[in-house]
Amino acid sequence: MNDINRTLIAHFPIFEGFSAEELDSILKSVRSVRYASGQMLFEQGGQAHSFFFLLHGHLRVTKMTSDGKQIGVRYINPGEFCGIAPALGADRYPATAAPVDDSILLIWPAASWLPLAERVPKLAARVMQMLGGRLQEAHERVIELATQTADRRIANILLDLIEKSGRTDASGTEIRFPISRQDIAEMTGTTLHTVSRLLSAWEEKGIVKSGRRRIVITDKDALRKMSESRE
Amino acid sequence: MNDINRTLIAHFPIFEGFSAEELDSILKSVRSVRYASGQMLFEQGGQAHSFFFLLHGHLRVTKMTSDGKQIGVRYINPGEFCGIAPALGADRYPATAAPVDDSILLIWPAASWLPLAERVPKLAARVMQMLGGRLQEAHERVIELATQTADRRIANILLDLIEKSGRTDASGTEIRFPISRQDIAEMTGTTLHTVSRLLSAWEEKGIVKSGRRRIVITDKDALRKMSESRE
DNA sequence: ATCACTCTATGCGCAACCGCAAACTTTTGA
DNA sequence: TCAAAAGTTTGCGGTTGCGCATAGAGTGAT
Repeated sequence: MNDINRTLIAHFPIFEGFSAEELDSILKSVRSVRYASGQMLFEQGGQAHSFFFLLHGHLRVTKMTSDGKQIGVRYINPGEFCGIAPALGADRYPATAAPVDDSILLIWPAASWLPLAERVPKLAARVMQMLGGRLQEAHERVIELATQTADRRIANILLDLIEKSGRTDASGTEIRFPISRQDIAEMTGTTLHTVSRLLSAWEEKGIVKSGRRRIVITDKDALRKMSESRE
Repeated sequence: MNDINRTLIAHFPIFEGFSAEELDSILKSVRSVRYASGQMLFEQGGQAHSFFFLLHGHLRVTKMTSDGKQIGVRYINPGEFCGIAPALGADRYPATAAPVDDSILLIWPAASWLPLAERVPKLAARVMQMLGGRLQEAHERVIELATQTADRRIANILLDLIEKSGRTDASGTEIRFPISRQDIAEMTGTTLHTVSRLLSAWEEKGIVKSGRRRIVITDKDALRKMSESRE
């Protein structure tokens, strides 16, 4: 009935140090589903019926502003939990999540969180660490937005993206999933115009190469310098 | 040896539904300390030797930017935990905390977190909920900074502050602790000049009354309207 | 193969807001 | 009591980067 093997998840860092029994226990009431780009996992304000773990692909998490615009908050990479509102005692999702890729997820019903956390306290501890990390990141984003200029913020998010979801080859490091100028603009509090202009300028300098929803960083050091000091 | 009574903490919402035994268990290895404004609880990057619970007063949490400026991240009110890096598996504090008030805190040694979380799982769950809430808030700050104008952001933070730390009397709602224009500027990604100008303008309209490190909101509805639509 | 659609590029004007400067007020402390 | 320090107010000029418009290029559907 449940054909999900623990070897599917054992290698992810968040499960490092977990015993076979713990992993099996975690996979007890799980099922796996494939989502295609264009579908939606869950929507902001919707009943938090499930929580998720991303095995393959990439998710985009967005939030609605008070005036109705949808803006990107973060990307989820393989090996991350997502939609863990149930673990936080919330009965509604605080954001919307949608795949930008062909993605494969594990899905647990919300009700299974509490027993799961009791059965495998190590998991609860890890999720708590993950939350702490995300809180950290969010605070750093706040500080960036509050103190840095648009070009630095954009340089920073590109570095972030290739760090977490980059694939490096001879010509540079590419962001593994499709991402538009608009997407970057939203996450950095700028406009697609500014992003477009900057990427063009950086392309001329040989720092990036970019196409339609595709970005390759060819000179990471130059970009890092750009993110740290006025050009 | 340990003269800290559970009635000191029982009334705080985070301990709602806790049994006397659980509360006693929580207070097992705690001590209480009084801090005066001007001192410091812990510093960003310092060894995370303890975690804290604020009984009375107010703390200001700040972070260092990459170029060395100190900027305010949040305020802690009575009834909140603080410096819970140990619970998040971090061995260094990610921010600096200092009282802005005469403040009284409970202090646990870092090492007591794990046994405590095991003894009182309900506490771990509540702390996790709190983290979720803070993550939410941080994301909302990000969105605000990315999409709204300076005046709206300032209106928003004032509403936030009086909501969480306001004392209402006949003439309006006052922020309970001393806060300068500079402090507000840092938290909203503006400058003290902009804040000063706006507060002056709002004072003329009868929306706020403010003095040196003191702010009273006299017309909350007008401020709320200001935070929602262009003036 | 063609059309519709989405994403990208770039120019130009303008407003918001920062940066700097200088004066004023309140509080603290010797 | 007086001086020093900290916080606030206000003016003015200069940039940043947004808003808007328009054109072009790449992609997917029928």
